[in-house]
Amino acid sequence: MSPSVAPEPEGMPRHDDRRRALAESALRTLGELGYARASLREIAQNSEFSHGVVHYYFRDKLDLIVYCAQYYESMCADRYDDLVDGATSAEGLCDDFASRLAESIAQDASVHRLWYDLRSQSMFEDPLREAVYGVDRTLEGVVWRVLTAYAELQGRSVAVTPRTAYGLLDGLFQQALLAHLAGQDDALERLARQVRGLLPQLLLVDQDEG
Amino acid sequence: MSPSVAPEPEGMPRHDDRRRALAESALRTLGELGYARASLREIAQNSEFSHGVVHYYFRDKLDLIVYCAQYYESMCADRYDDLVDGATSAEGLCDDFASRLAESIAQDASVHRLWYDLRSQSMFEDPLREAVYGVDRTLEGVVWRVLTAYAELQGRSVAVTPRTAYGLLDGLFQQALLAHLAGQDDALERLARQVRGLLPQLLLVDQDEG
DNA sequence: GCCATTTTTTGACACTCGTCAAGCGAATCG
DNA sequence: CGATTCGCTTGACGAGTGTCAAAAAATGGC
Repeated sequence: MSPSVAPEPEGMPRHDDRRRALAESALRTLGELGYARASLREIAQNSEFSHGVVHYYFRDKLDLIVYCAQYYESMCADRYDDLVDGATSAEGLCDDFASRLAESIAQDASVHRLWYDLRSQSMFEDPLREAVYGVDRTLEGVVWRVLTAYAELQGRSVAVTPRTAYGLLDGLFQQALLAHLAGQDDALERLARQVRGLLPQLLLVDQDEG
Repeated sequence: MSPSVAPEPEGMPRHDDRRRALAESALRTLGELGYARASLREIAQNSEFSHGVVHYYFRDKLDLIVYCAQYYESMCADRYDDLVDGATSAEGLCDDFASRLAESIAQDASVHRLWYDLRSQSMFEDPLREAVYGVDRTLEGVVWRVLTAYAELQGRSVAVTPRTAYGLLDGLFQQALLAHLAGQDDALERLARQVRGLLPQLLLVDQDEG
């Protein structure tokens, strides 16, 4: 009877609004300080609430962090769909994808470094593992959607698995993020160049080969 | 004089031995708990010393962490040189390299996850940035040495920059480490397969092309 | 064997953390 | 209008942290 914990559709819109608002504040603070040094007090202080309210909407700190990860996941889920839909040529899609990856670092570097922080934490804390896994698979899907669209525009097929494609791109992305945060100005254009060079390599040289 | 284990001939052999011993204990504890939850007391407890001794040999916690990073760096520096030296065929080198990367995860997963943890932390804490940068460039050099040897055995040349090669491989490695720690049994052989597929792609199709 | 120096232990300090209980204003409802 | 929940604030508790000073032990030269 008590619609307390998870009343998604109609139940308590207020409750979920607050959770989202807290998650946004938390993402800001976490992105600035990192997982290790972002306390609940600091998170609440950067919001319009006091520090006790967190335990009213979240069971504990990890519950909040996991919620933040899922919120971040929902942000990334369809971030590149417009690129795919509006693509006219393979080379154009490749360029746009490379550019937007770089833009994403320029605009949201803090959120991205938080993501890598949380993923590292998930190697030590089991409760985080599941949430991180979900984000990873979502991002893998995003990359895969771009890549298959790119392949189709080329009239060729993809030569690697979704996981491999994501792993390769993620490695370059993380490297670029690190360099960008270290103040290397050419980090972003280098990333774009790397991606433009990588994408063609991920396709089979001819349509009928295995 | 005292023929200690250390390669440091003069200066203060005792002092540096203790620093190394503490760094090894710290690496064990840090690899188990992560940067955020590994306290100096816990680190000292896993060593043969008490918790106060850390501040006798290190200025503060960050000083110890940085020293650990450099110690880790020295461990990795020539880890794959024997592969390069003993390689007879390109395909053999490729296979050996892929296998050893997988073995490295199987045997030293804790140290590797600590490395990714520290690298993430370096995006938030400036004092770590420099040390992480050094390790990154060292690993880049290790990868590059293998790759150029592989190219030479093929009679071809490398098509990517050292940075790109390292970024790509690191992405796959990190992904495999994450999957391995999550209990996916096929993570390591998948990594080996990915690497065997990637290396040939990093070479120019023909010797004289640009 | 004694003294000076180095090395190690111990205990404490100031601080921050997550968590929770108690209280309070406002809204809801019978 | 009074009672009762809800939303949120406040203040406190205990545990844990990095750091350091003082004591204690070990070391080495004379």
